[in-house]
Amino acid sequence: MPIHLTKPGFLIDFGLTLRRYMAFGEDAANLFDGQVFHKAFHAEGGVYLLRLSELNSGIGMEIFPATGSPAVGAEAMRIARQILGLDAPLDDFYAFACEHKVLAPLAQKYRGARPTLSATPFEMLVTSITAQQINLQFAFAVRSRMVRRYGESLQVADQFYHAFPQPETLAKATVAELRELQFSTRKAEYIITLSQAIVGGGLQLSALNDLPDAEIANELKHLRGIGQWTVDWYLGRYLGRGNAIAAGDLGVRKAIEHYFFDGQKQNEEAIRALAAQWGDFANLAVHYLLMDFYLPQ
DNA sequence: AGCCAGGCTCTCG
DNA sequence: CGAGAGCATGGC
Repeated sequence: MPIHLTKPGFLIDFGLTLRRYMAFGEDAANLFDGQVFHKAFHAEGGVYLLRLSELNSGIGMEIFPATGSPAVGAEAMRIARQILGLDAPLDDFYAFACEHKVLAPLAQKYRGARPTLSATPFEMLVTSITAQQINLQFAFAVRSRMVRRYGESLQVADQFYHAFPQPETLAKATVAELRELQFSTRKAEYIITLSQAIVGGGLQLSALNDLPDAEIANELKHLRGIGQWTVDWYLGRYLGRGNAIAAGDLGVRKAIEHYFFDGQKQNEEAIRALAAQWGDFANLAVHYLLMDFYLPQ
């Protein structure tokens, strides 16, 4: 018996919102086949499966195995809100974009596309680290290998699902093991030391959630392997901060050069200056620009 | 073979 | 600080 996550009339295009999870190859921790989304997750010391699908009356959520635990239900709900970007101010963004020469047509074309957010801060950071300086197709493939190798699994209806690995598990991994999955030595070190920092108690990522951007950046940049680019995506794609923009990102830069500078090369400062005009809609604006530039309908 | 792919660290002036 | 070199790995 699915739980309804949205009321009838709630603005969301399920397929467009989740398309990112199948656009660069498989994401083993976030499975989407075009119709149904599956994600295994940890809660109450166990592993459960979240299933999202579109019903006539809204988006439906189911949890396997069935449980009456309020804590598990609450965690599933939290993750679903992240994955579907339910808290993004889409209506406000459209009101803002409707007079904009570039954004208005995109807002119309991809109406209902919500910015999917990462389920947990750890998954976000590890995902970003894996994607540094390599093409996304390869990044997805390597990361999926890691998920299958280290992520706890559960079986539902004849199928196995892997949760994103926990820091406790990756803290015990070795550089040599990760190298076998085609991580570079550097990235293997980053992931292991990040995991150890969390397990050791020195780093409480969720404690950063309500801090100002600059303080979060300050904390995260102390960690090896985490620079401005990774922080920007963390603010944008985990915390969903409206003003966030990864101005140094190659994809963002190319998309913005294409739509706003006639394809002329721009530096990071120019990108940041342009996005500053969008204020708290920069994150959504970039989301729509990237969608049209890299994943056109 | 050589360049590119949604960077980061370290060094040096 | 800010620029620049070096690093690492697979795909084309």
